[in-house]
Amino acid sequence: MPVVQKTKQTAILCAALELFAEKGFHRSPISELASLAKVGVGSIYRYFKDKDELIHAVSEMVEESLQDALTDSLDPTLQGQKRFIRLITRLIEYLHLHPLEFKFLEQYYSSPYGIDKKHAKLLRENDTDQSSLIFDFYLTNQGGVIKALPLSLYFAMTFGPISFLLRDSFSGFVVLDEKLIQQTAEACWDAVKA
Amino acid sequence: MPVVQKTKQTAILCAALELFAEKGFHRSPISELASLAKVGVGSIYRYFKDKDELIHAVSEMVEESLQDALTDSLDPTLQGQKRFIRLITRLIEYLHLHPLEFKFLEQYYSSPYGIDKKHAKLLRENDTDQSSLIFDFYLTNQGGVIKALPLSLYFAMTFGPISFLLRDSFSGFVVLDEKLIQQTAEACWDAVKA
DNA sequence: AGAGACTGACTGAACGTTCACTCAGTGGAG
DNA sequence: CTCCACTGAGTGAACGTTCAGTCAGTCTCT
Repeated sequence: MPVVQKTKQTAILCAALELFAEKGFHRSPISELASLAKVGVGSIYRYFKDKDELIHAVSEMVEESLQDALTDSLDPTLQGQKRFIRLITRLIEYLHLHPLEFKFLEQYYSSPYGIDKKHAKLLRENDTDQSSLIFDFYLTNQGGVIKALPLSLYFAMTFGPISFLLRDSFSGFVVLDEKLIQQTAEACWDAVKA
Repeated sequence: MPVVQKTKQTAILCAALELFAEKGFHRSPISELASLAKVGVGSIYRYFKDKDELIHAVSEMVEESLQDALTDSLDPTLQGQKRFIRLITRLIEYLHLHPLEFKFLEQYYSSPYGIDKKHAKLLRENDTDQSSLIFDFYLTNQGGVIKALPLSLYFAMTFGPISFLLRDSFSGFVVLDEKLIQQTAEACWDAVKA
């Protein structure tokens, strides 16, 4: 019954995303998760070894959607500043439209789960093709349009502000309209441009 | 016996900072905290109503130290770009030298504890004098040396990158040396300068 | 000064709650 | 009937919090 299985597994993943994003990992009891997914508690353990594995599975689902959304909305011929601004803008817009995904990722990457995953990723860095468009932009630096900085600093100057701004937006401290998104993308560009 | 009391309360606060920073709030049992502070479990509840109050108390202690350190190390006559770069540099250096404080604050401000506190702070904003030097710099913008941006974006462009970079540093993804600190401060400046 | 009464900071075993996880049982498909 | 996906009451561990009891130190009375 691959169809039914798929449906149930997906239901669990979606319920997990919702609960984790809203309540945090440790305030999301499996029992509550089960009833939200309309599934018995035991079924969760049919599809996922334990809660940790479920958390990692949610992160993979979320990252895939995000990467797809970015790829779909990007004109591949854009280069330089325009490409950068477009990437950042789309990233903010996507996360702003998907609060659950943002809150989940925030939590994931500031927890041991995400840190372990990042470690594992770095070890594979040489072998695998990189699927992140922003990562690519920084690595290639076509035409030397950006300063020569350590990769970590590029990431810090991009994801750092975005993360802070979205957190403020979802906490109700700021209204994230089109203008503010534009200002943010431009400030990020100013921070790294040559 | 105010002296003895003070010592015990401080011991609890320091042990709490250490445990919370290293294990997170919900993996720091009161029992472990008590033995680290060399104190009976019950004594913790003599000084703090519950675990939540203890967490807030730690945050106040940490923020006070940080603010003091920044104030002490700043030449008050410095203005404009130099003042900004110095502030950012000192902030990074302080947090880099104080991993426990950084990890605690990170966790605190991405949890309901810190968000509630921020809300409360915003409501008081008009009344109180602001004690944060960076806050002051942005608010006054003396001589129009920085772009006109919403306050939230200034903060995002400052604390966002710093937070990301320090996280990478403590996770072992990057070596935070003097040069990298300088590059970070300059990138932050480029992001907000007029 | 000395004895006895008193105080309250301090302790940790015990309690109730919450949680991740298990497994005996159920029901539907073949 | 057999098989197996599925269920949820049950289990034990871990946690925050409580409170009856201890005892060093202080005060009062003789």
